[in-house]
Amino acid sequence: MPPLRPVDPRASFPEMEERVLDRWRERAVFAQSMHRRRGAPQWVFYEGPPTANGPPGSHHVLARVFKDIFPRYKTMRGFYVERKGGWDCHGLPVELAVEKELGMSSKEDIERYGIAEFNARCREIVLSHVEDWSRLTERIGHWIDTDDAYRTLDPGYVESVWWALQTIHGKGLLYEKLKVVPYCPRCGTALSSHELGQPGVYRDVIDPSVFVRFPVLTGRGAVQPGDELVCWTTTPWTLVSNAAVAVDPELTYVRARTGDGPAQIVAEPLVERVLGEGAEILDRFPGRELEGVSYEPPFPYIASSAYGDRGHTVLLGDFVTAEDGTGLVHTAIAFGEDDFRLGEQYGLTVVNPVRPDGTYDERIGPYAGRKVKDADLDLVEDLRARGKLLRAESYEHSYPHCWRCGTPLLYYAKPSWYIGTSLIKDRLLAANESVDWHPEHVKHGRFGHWLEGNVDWALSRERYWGTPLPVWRCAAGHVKLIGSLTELNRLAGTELTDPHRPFVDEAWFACAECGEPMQRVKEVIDVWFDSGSMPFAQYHAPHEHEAEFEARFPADFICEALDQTRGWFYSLLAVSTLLFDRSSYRNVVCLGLILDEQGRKMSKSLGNVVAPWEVIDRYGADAFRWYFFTSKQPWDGYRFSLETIGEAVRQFLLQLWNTYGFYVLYANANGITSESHERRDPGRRSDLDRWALSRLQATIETVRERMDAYDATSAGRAIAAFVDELSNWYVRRSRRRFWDGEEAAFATLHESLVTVVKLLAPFTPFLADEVYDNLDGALPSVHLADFPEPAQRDVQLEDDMEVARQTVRLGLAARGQAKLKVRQPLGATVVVATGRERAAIERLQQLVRDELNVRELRFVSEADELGQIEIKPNYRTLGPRFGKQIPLVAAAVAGLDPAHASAALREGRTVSIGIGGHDHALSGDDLLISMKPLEGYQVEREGSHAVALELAIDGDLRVEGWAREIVHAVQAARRQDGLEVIDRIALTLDGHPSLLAAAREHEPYIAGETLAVSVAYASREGVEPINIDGLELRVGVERAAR
RNA sequence: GGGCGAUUAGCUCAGUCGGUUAGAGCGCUUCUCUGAUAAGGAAGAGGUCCCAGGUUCGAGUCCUGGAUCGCCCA
Repeated sequence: MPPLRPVDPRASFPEMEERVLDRWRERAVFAQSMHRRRGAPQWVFYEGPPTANGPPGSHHVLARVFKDIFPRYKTMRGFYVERKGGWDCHGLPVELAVEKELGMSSKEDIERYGIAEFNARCREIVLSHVEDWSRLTERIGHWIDTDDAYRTLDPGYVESVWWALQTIHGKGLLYEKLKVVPYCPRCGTALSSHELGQPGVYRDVIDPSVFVRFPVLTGRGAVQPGDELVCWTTTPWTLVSNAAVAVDPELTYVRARTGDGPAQIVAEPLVERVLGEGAEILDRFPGRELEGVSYEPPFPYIASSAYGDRGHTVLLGDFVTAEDGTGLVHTAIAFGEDDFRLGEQYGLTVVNPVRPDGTYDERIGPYAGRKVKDADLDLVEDLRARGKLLRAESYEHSYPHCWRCGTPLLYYAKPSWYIGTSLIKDRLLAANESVDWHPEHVKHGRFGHWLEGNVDWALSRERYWGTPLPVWRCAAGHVKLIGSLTELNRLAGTELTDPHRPFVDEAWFACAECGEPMQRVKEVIDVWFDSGSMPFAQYHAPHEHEAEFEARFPADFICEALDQTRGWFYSLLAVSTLLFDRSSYRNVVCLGLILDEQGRKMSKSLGNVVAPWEVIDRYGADAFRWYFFTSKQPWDGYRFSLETIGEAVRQFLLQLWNTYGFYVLYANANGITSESHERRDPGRRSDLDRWALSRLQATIETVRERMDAYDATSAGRAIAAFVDELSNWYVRRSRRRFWDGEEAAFATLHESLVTVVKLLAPFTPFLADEVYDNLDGALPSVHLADFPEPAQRDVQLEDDMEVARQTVRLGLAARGQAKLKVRQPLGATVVVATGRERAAIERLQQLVRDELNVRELRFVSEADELGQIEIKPNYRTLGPRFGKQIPLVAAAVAGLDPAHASAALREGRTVSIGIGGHDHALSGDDLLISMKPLEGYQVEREGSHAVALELAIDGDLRVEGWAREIVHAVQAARRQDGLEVIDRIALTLDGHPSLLAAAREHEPYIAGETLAVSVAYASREGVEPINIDGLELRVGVERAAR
C-alpha cells in the first residue's frame, strides 16, 4: 500500500478542483453514479429550463447548486435520479435579441425580412450561450445531463405541447374571446398575467392627470342640460374613444357651482379636492339618479350611435370609488377591463380606433397615425383650447411595462385564446395541497393567494418564434385542434418535419363539417405553457416513451427562484392539473434574490455584480456552494460579496483541510495505510475516540433528517459543527497519540474524516472527493458511495464530555483572570461538582488535567469551600405549577437557607415552602443551585458548576514550568530552522544555571517532546538568547540522523 | 391600495414549546496556545431584540396596531 499523497496546507482549492474534475471525466463518475443505481427506486427531479441566450450569473449558480445537492444526496441514499437537462428556446426574449441584431423595430420589419429567415436566426441564437452554461455547470459540480437535454423547440417537444392543447380543447377549456389585455404595441402582442409578474414590469411613472368637463345634453332629476359632469383620467389618449361615464349607484353626488360658471357634478367626498373650497352645493343625490344622463363627448371623432343606444350616457358601475378622481369615471370600453365589462353589461359596441402598432387609425382625424401615448399632451391642450379642461396635473403611479422591451403597455381589447383555468380553480387549490413548499408560507401565502385569484390563462401571442397554436379554422368558424405532425400531414397531405412558422401556416385541409378549407390561426403560444408541459414533453409523451413519463411523474423535487411563483411553479401546476388533475411536483425549494453587501439588487448599472468566475477562480466552486448552502436559508436571499465567500473558506474548508493534512502527515510518518484500519481493534479505543465516533453518529442522524426535509442549511451547519469538534477537541487532545503512532487514534480520525466527506459529498463534491480518494479510494469516487447510516451513540459519553469541556473552559478562564499561562503547571484544581457532573469529570479527568496543566484534580461537593451557594427557582417547572403565585414562590425560595436546602436536595430529599397556607414540596428539578465566588480563590463558575485554581507555585512546579518553556523555545527554534515535524535533532542548551538545572532534571521529557536524540549543555555564544522568567537561554538545534 | 416575508452586537447570522443573566462567527483591543492550522483558547469593548399597546406569574418568542426594508400584485 503506497503512502498517502502529501497534503499541502496552502493548497489552491481552485487547482485541486480542476484535478478532481479531470478525475471525474477520466473515471466517468457521473455516468457511473447513475449506472450503479439503475433499477433502484426512482427519485424524480425536473429541471426548470433556463434560456441560454445570455451568460449565466451568480443567481444561476445559486439555482444550479441547489438543483444539484438533493439529487446527489438521494443518489447516495440509494435512489435512481435521472437528471435530464432542459432549455427554454422559444419566446419574445429571443425574438427581441434577433430584432436588435438585425436592426428591426416592428412586426412589419420581421415580415418583410421573412418569417422563415427570422425564425432560423432565432433558432441559431437561442442556444448561443449554451457553451458558457455548460462550462460553468460542469465547473461548479452541477451534475446534469446536458447531452440529453430537452429543448422546447424540438419537433417532438412541440408535438407533445400540441397534444396537451388538443386534450385541453377536448375538455372544452380552450376558447377565443375578445378581452381587454395588457398589450405591448411595440411587440404587437398581448402579455399574460404571469408575464406581468416579471421583475421590472411595474415602474413608477408620471402621467398626466386631467379633470375634464363633459357638458350635459339631456338632464335627469336635478341635473340640467348645460351642467357639467367632471370626469378624471390619467390616460388622456383614451378620451377620443370615450363611450360612457360610470358612477357608483350608492355614492352621494352633488351638483355644485363655483363662481358664475355652470353647475358641476362630482362625488360629494371629493368636492373640495376637485372644485376647491367655497363651491356652493346646489343639490345632493345618489349616483343612481344620474343613470341615463347624456352628455357631449370630449372629442367628436366617434359618434354616440357607434356605441349603441347607451353611448355617451351615464351608466352605473360597481368599480367606481371616491378615493381619487371625481367619482365619475370616464369609460373607454376598448381600453380598460372594468370599462369593457361595463360595456358588455350595457350592450355597448366595442369601437377600437387604435391600430395594433399603437397608433390611432383614420377615424381620429388629425391624430391619425400618431402613437397614442405620445398624443397625451396635445390632446390635453386641445381640450384646454376648447374650454373642456377643468384642470391638468401630473400623477405619479406605478404602471406596467413590457418585461422585455420596456414599452409602456396599453390595456387593449383584442381577441385572444384562453385556457379556462378559473373553471378548475378548486382543482388547482387541491393540487397545491399535495405540495410541500420550502419555505412553508409560500403554499398558502403567496402561491395559494395567487391561485385563489386565478383568472383564465391568456395563451396566445401574435408572434413568430414559438410553439404554433395548433388551431385550424374554416370560414364558418369550425375549429379543429391538431395533436401531432403526423395528424397534420395526414390531413393536409404535407410532409412537414418542422412544426414552426411559417411552414405550418401553409398546411390546410378541408373542414370535416362544411368542407371549406381550414387554415391555422396566426398565433403562437405563451412560452410558459411550453415549460409547464415539460413533464411529458421532455419525453415526447404520449407520442412515444409514455412509460418513461409515467415512471417519472410527478417530480419529487423542483427548485427555482421565488419569482417563479407565477411563472414555472404556476405553469407546471396548471398544465398538470388541466391534463391529469394533480400536481406535477411534490416538493419545492424556493430561492431568494442575490443582493450585494449593502442589500441592493445586483445590477450592471450599479456595477456591483459579482461574476461567478471571479468567485470560482479565487476561492473555488466548493466555497461558492458551501456559502450558498450554509450561510442562511436560501429563500431569505443573500447579501453577497467576495469577502463573505472568503470567510466561508477560512471558517470551514480550511479547517477540514488542515485536519485532513494532519492525518496524512502523521499517517505517512508512522506508516499507517488504509489497510491498517481493517485490522484495527476497536476495544482499544479511548474515551476520546469513542466520543468522536459518537458525535459522528449524531451528526449523521442530523444530516439525514435535515436533508430529508430539504434543509441543506441546517444539515451543512451540523457537519461544520462536527468538523470543529473534531479539529479543536479531538485532534487537539489526541496529538500525542498520533505522534506515537497509536493505531486506535488513526483509525478513529480516519473513520471520522472518511464519513464526514461522505456526508459532505453533496455539498462540496470536490473537496469531499479529494479527501476520499486519498484516504479511502475503495470506490473510484466518494460520489459512488452510499450515504452513511447512523450507528449506536454513547449519549452518556457525549454528555460527560460536554461537562469536561465546560470544566476546561472554566479553568482556562480562571487562568486568564489570574494571568497564569497554561505552560506553568499548577498543583491542583478544585472542581465543584456533584452527582452526574462529578462522575463525568472524574471519568475524563486525564483530559481535564492535561488541558489545564494541573497535577491534581480535587472535588468538593460543598460549594461553601469556594463560594456561597445561591438557590433560584426554576421557572420552567414551577411556572406551570404555580401560575400567578410565582412571585410568592420566588419570595419563599429567596427565604430558604441555601446551604441547608442544597444539602437536602443533594441527599434526594425535597424542600418545603409555604404558599397561601399550604406546604409545597420542591424537588431538585424545581430549584437551580449556583454559586457566588469567595474572595481568595480564582473561581470561575457557570450554573451549579465551578472551578478554582490553586495559585501557589512551589519550586517543583516552577522548575517543571521552566522545562516546558524550554520545550517551547526548542520547538520555535526547530520551526525557525525549517525542520520537518518528524526530524530528529541534536540539542544544545546554554544559559542561566537555574534553567539548565531545570533542563537536566527534566531531560527525558524535553528530549521526548523535541525529538532530541542528544542533549548537550555547552556554550552557544552568538545565538540570540531568549528570555524565560527574566532568565536567559540559548538554544542550538541541529538535524540528527534518524 | 392589497398580499407575503424580514427587522436581534459595527457586519453576517442563530435563538427550540413563552422560562433564570439573549448567543455565535467576522472585525477591534489585550493575553494565550501551537509537534497540522490562514486555525484554536481566555478576557474586554460592543444590544432600546424596529416602535407602541395587549395577553401572561413571566414576551426576542404569542396577539393587535404602526414604522422601515424587500419581494409579489393592483
